[in-house]
Amino acid sequence: MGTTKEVIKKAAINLFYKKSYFATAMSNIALDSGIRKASIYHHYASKEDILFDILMTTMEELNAYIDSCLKGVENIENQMRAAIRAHVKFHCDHQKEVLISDSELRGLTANNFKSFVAQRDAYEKKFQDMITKGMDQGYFATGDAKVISYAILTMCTAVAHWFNPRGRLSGNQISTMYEELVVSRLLRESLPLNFFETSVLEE
Amino acid sequence: MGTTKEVIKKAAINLFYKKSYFATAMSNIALDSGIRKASIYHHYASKEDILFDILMTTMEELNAYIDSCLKGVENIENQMRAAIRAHVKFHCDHQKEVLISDSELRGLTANNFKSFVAQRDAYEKKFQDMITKGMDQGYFATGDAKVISYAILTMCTAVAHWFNPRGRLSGNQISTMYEELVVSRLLRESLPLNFFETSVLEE
DNA sequence: GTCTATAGCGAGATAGAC
DNA sequence: GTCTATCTCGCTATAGAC
Repeated sequence: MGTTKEVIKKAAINLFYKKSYFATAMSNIALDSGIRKASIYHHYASKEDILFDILMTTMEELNAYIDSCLKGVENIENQMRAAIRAHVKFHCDHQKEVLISDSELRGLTANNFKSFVAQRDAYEKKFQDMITKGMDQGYFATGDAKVISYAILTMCTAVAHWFNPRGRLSGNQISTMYEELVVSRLLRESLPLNFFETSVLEE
Repeated sequence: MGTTKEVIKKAAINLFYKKSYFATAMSNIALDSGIRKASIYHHYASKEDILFDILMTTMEELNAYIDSCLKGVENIENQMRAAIRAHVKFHCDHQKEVLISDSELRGLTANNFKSFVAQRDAYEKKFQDMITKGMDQGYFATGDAKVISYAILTMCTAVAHWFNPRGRLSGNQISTMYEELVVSRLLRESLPLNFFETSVLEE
């Protein structure tokens, strides 16, 4: 069950996920936590403080998780494989938290928003650097590294939108599928990705 | 400028996008529309009614747009190209509306939710049918059609998250890039997509 | 550390004049 | 069709007893 603070946090995660942050009242969180709403303020300074706690710890855990998964992995293809695998797995295992991270940032005031975005940017940079490096070293097909990294990251993040923990496929199975899907597309022997320069543009 | 109802709708789209649905007050919408909040109720029965109007017309326009883009297109590769292109283009051109469609469904009561999801399911079925057909007819690499269709659709939808109308790339340029990215991956001569059956599963 | 009670405010929606 | 005025409600947060 955990400490009272953990119980409150867990209740908030479920409610923010189900009803959204702004539609969730402190009284809802209190009810699901088995306490009165005034008691929440002993553990958290405000409603936003709960949201910030959820968002920051999720982002920190994600950064720590991918670092641990990349530790000791040597060549760039295997690094990319490990990174995609870690990203998808984490998004299946922390589905509610990452969906909140995706849609409730508008609930943060300026300073908290900055802190969160700094963590998120550091995370995304790891992918962009990996892709750029793979292209520069000739292991990946060349192309617009920014767009490619957006395409890959958003596709993998979106797994959290449709993944069903009680469904046909496990998180490990899906992460295996995405790992192959992304890496097989990026590898040099596949078609070039720099289609853009050779396309007929309409405008 | 349009009718008062259109002005209200446009103000609501901007606010729901910027602040979220639940964080937006009728007084905010009224202020941005240049009227008093009571006047809104002459045009809309409730706040949810505004949200529902935005969501439904967006989904209907999306369905109509893709149908018009697919009209007369014959072979499956070109259909897939046209569909991806249409989807990405629409998500660049109606960025705010589709982001609201992605994150504010929890603001709908049961019946309105059902109506919206019916439209959305009809839309997504077009992609799934196209992918299944392409696989069955041997034009696309085989694989888990459901997961592939999720991967493709979510990747293309997410363009709305990062597209910048005043940025380096136009909507047409991005839709060209995604068209190539998806279709070149699906085509038969590329690597097989049924990696799943041949993977070593951990569980 | 949790409670009851409540302050202080702003929300969605309605009534009825013009 | 828009206005002013207001109803009713529930919100975040605080005070202070235990």
